[in-house]
Amino acid sequence: MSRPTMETVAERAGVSRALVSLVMNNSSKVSEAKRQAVLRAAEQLGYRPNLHARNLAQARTKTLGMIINDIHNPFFAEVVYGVEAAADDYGFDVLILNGGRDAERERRAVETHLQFQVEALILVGPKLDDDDIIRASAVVPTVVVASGRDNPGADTITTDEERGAALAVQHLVELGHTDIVHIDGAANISSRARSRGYEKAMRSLGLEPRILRGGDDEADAEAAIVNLAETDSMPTAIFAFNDLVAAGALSTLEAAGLRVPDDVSVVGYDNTFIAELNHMSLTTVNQPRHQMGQLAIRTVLERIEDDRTEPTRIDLAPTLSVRRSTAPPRKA
Amino acid sequence: MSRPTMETVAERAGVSRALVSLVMNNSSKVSEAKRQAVLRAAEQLGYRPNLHARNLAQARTKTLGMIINDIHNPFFAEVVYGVEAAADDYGFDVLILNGGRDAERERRAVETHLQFQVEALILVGPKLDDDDIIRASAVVPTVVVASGRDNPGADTITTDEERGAALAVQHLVELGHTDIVHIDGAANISSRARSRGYEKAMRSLGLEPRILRGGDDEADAEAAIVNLAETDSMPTAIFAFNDLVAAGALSTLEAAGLRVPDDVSVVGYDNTFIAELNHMSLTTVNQPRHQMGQLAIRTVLERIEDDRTEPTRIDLAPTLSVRRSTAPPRKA
DNA sequence: TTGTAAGCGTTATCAC
DNA sequence: GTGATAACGCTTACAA
Repeated sequence: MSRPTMETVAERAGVSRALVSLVMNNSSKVSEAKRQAVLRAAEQLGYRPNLHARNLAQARTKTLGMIINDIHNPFFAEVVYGVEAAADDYGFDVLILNGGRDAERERRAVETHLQFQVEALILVGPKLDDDDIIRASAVVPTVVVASGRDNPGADTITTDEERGAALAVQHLVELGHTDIVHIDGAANISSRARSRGYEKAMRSLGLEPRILRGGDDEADAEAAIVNLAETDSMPTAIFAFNDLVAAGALSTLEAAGLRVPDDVSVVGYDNTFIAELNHMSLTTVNQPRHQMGQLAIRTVLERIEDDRTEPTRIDLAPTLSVRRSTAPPRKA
Repeated sequence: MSRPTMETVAERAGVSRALVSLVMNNSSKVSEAKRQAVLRAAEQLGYRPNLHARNLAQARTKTLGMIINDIHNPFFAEVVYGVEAAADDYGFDVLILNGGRDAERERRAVETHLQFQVEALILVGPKLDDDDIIRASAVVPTVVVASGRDNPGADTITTDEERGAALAVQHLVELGHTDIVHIDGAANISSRARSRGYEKAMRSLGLEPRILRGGDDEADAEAAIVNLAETDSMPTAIFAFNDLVAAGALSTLEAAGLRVPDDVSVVGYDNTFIAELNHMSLTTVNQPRHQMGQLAIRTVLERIEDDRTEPTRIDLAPTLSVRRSTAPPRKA
């Protein structure tokens, strides 16, 4: 009834357990005859190695633990693909646990991964605080992806988000805009850097920044814009914290009878597939997600295999994807 | 250097290894004094149980393996949350592997999960063929979520997609449409059922079905509609295979100077957050994804704990989410 | 090239 | 209550 083990295979093939092990790990020092016999026996029995036993016997697990802030968020999916592709190349399995936008859940996920003896932790857009990350990285190599802040003890793969925001501002200014409002990400982890980038860029161009409190979804954008319409003047361009907020801006503006980009230009951030949708066609700041994923793997591998111990930080360059939500202002 | 084990903790606490085990599994038959001593020692050493050792020693792993067709697809995320919530309730860990829209990758993922000795397999929108599923379900309880076809040997949690398509048609007909085109999902797994539902509903209402070959993304919709415009007449309503195809229809129609819903109504399928975006506001067929996830867990648990052996199939009822992409035809 | 045997970190079954 | 001791399924010297 229970699953066949090496023992079973060994008996069937008329060899010792150790020999079966050698065959399974395709050692070169096994005679072709026995190898065939073992493989045949394994095949017939439907033998499947027990990873727990293997991991216990060996020092290592060849397994990496990844925690994704929110599996809903399409931004992270691309990072995952990058991570998986690279991990494949190096023969590592990647176990995914969903953080569910909740620090407590993430903490439990870290714990689960550690109990599984993963060789490294890859945290994608984590909600964890510094202490959590310090604690984790004291146990296994840890790399944080897509969270601009400094992560003590851990490696960091991110993009320069101040620069990303500056790209957005530059683009709008080049089009002729001077009255550009930023709807920020409120408590979101990347919000600070993006706002700062916006503000610096505006000032360095001699323009007055205007920052509205936003958030990370459509409703937040709506609230911000309604508030803007009531208490202040409508700008000719809006730079939103992310694509979803930009999407909210789009519909709120249109509901108010304003055309995008004719009356108001809108720029998003993240280049998620929302921005790509033809019907939205959002100009947005792009982060090289796939590459970020790959670098995450490379980085932890340097710790695992080459035992680097100094924390590393890689700041990739964001780029701007120009689409149809931006245009010169009505009258320059 | 290496991580502390029960042995280490036992020494430190001045007890036997077995006693530590009892404490860790909070057995009632341990004196309070020793319990405290053990816990303190574990705390100080940063002891963490080794799941591989535990899983090896015990018969079971309390772990479930989930494979997601494509982590990009927001439709699946919701299912994942349902699965996780229910699994939590029953004290199971859920390991996620990404199928990457590729049958071969999924096959490897199944293999990995089996080697990890998961107690059940949850396949969300799998690309695997019948044989793969038969093979898997011969080894562990397997439940297939969100794939309408019959899955021999496995349990199935799905919605009645024929019915979903019929809901879309009914809605359009009630609005007054008679000329309704369906853009299908081509080779996609759910395409057959949805097309069939559309066709039956049309015929039963005395209307002539027109089915265009589509696919599962925006470009497919564009191709279908351009083709339609060139070789045939434009209908007053389009029922698309899914939301993304519907989104493609939206932009292609508007690019052609047609207004939605004034000139053409559009209905999607899946109620992903694309449909929810205010700016898209797609009428679409909804599947109770969270509930599907929960039922998946319940179903496999019946096999694991109550050892049911007969395959089960649950067909949930889809519903229609009416938004702003549908309206009565121009002149009824 | 093959087999023997020890050990990986737990749990579980006994005695004490 | 507590502590030996034998599994669990595999890898890995070391012998043969």
